Amino acid sequence: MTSKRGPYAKSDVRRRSLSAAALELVRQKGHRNVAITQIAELANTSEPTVYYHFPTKESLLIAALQQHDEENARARGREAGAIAEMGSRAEAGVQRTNYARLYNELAGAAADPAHPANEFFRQRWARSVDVVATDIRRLQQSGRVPAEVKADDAAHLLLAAWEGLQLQWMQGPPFDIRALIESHIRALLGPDALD
Amino acid sequence: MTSKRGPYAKSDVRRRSLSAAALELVRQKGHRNVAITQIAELANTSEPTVYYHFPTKESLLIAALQQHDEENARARGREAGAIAEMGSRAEAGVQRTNYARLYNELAGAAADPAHPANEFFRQRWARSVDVVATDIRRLQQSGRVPAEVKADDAAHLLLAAWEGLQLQWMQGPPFDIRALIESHIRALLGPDALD
DNA sequence: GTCTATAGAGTGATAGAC
DNA sequence: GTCTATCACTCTATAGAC
Repeated sequence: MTSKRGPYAKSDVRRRSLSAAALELVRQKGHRNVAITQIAELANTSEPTVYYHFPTKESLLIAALQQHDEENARARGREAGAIAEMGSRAEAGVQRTNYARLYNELAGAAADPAHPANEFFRQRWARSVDVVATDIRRLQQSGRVPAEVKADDAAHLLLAAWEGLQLQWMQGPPFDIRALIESHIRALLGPDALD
Repeated sequence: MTSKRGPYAKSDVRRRSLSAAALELVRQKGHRNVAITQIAELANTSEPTVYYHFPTKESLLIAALQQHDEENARARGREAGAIAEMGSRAEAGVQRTNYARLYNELAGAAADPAHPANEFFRQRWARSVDVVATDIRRLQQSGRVPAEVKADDAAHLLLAAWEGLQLQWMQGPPFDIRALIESHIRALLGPDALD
């Protein structure tokens, strides 16, 4: 029986520097225009090393999405005001087109439970719904959203429309995504939700 | 100077039989488990013939999506009652999982304007918004939806949430997508919209 | 002394240059 | 229409952490 030793400490460091390099290059050039060799170069290592740590390019790109989420979570701290920020965040998100294209493509592919990004998106979605629903309940307690609104259902609908609109914005002719999302919030949560 | 002859009539027939075969196999097995050779076989032709008519597997899959839309358009005739059917159609759509997975993956990838499916999804979205907005105006004329509702904005939001919910439904634990969509319709269009 | 981590050299597939 | 560059990815061998 062979006893496994497990990864060394440097393995984690290497993985992080690779996903950071991948995210950086995806933002600059778009994931279809980034070669593994370039990611390896930016992380000061070689192509086979990338493939030692990540089985496929796709899995490295998934790690880059996680990296992006972690950066945002650190930058934002505890998330109150998720509702108030939805409009501006959608507007900002849609301008980071290269990142958003990667997100959209993987989100679509991840609808297959066998896809390696499925787990990532499941958890991400559950967390997002929770954050938004919590914010809705906070607004209900302060009286700015009617008590009869079902917080979980509303959070689900707000986020679904939010993602759907971002996808559509990128596919077609531009429209005022921020205004649309804010009118959506008022329609679902009442006129005072954004005051 | 070589005179171009243009496609024969049978070329169009062949393309249709290939996209129909592709759609059939995608529904049965999922697009990741379908080889071009199998599509060729079902359409009683050879793999090189497929690649003569379609440059890549992806382009054939896009044609399969178009085929699906055409079938539905024929089956439904003129679309009144688009709003009333949204819930049940989402429920049905999400059960055709193999088709829906192909749709989601291509829709995500098509967010890139350089993607070959971009034009298809642009047109599809414009048409969908138009159909739903027209139905909303119809409901406004019959007095079941308040006149102050902006039909185009509401159509945009309803469809965005509709697509977003289907994607989420496939990614994660199941929820009552039909009930959620119908409550969304009532929130945006008023309580009588589904009567 | 092992087992992890690394990179050199190469595969087949494919897209663009000439 | 052929040649070439580049892509994602792999094989194999060694350098080095434990």
